[in-house]
Amino acid sequence: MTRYTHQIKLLVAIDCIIFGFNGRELKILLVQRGLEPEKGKWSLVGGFLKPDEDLQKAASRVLNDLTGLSDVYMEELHSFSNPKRDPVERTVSLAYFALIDIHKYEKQITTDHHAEWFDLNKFPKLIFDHNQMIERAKARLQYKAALHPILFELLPAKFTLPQLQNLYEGVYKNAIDKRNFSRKVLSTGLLIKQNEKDKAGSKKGAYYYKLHKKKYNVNFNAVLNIIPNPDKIFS
Amino acid sequence: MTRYTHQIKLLVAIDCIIFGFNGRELKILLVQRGLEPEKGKWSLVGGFLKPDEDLQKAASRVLNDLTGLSDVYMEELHSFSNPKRDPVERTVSLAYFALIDIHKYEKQITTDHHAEWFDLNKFPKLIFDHNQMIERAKARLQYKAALHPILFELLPAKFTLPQLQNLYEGVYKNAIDKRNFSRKVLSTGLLIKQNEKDKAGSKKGAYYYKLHKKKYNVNFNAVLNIIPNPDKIFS
DNA sequence: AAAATAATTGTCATTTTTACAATTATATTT
DNA sequence: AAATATAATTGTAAAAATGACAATTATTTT
Repeated sequence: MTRYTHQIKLLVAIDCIIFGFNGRELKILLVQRGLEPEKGKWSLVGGFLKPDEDLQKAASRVLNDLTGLSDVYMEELHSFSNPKRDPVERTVSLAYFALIDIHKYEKQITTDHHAEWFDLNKFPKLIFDHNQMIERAKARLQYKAALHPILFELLPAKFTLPQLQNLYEGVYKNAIDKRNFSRKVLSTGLLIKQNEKDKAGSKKGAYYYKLHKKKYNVNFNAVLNIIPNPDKIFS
Repeated sequence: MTRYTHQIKLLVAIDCIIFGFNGRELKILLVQRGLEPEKGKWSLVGGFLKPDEDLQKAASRVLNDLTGLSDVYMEELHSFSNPKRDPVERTVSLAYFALIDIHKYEKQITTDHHAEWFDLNKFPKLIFDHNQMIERAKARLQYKAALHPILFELLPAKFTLPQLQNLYEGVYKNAIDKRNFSRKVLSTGLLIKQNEKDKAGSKKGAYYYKLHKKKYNVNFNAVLNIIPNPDKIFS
């Protein structure tokens, strides 16, 4: 039988950068590592590729094991393959980038799996090259969200315009004009205004909106332009 | 010493989708496979990850071995990890996406390495999942080129506006209005008009342009908008 | 000198973007 | 009950970008 000789074999892992949004701040989900080395230190959620799955499946499995969620927005981010990135054994890791509605299990995970939501602007030093992974994920999030309506993946079924704007402002860390923002967002036709108001955040209350699911799915890859002067973000 | 037990080890490979442009058509560079199985069949340029290199280096090495070129535009495209993608042994492959100036070695490679440039619209069936890789690379090229000025990587130092437009029309397979195209491209400030003309393509001759290297490097990630109605491309 | 060929250039209507502030709805306080 | 405080909602005008459209120019060939 044919074999590829004289080639190294190594471990292939996946690590998930999981973003959430609580209505105010952007969060990332981290876990306390359960195995040596670095046991007990904070890290991304990860695991090894199994014999009968591809990487996409492995990433879904890892995320599902932790959160119980399936059908989560997830995309391949980048490979991390420095020969010394894992001191134990040579491992190539594929980083995946996930966006979830934080409300769907804010509670359980914390206790069950030594998992915790951290503020994206203040989280602990992580093992290996996981901090680099997060940096790259943040850059991808900024890039992608400037062009495509992916941030809705972070929101619950009903959300208000001020919440949505908070989210965008959190991602880009700069203020956006309310009038221009609502005009642009509404002009996409992706939002359906509800009659109900969210009275939690203000006296007047803000109207809830829902996503127009059909249009959303169709226009998922469309190039929007919600952020003013997107050039300045990337240059 | 700590080890990750009960995890599978496997081969990690890289495959390069190499694009070129001859002034008229888009091309991809393919090689005749040198090892069993499928020896003699056409495939992408590829190789295995070595002990002391990361994937980026491996991709550069593979490309350099074939073409002699370094400093080539190359980016990670996507992983391909179906458990049965390579019938010999389980192999995860990272596909890389490269853009080169075809003139830099149009001749040598063909003879030296059983390599050949194929028209992007007409090339042979490839081994394994390499056709899928090319499909994804084409999609990435269309996406990226609609937003960023990467197509200049395919052109020689001096090029004409009609050549540039041919390139864009080749990538998107549709005609672009000459007046609007030149206005948009020139408004980027990335092109420097030369006094010399290319008289090969027409009686009148077309002025050569060069890239404004500094602006190009600075604006490399800027979001341009050269293609009319970019939405229609992705939706 | 005329014809053929491809490159180059311009205008106008429409749409999009940006900058900027007043008004409205409601709860709380006086 | 009236005034106040707070945040949500709404509008307008100038500037820039886009898209649709055709005439002119430079050169070689006939």
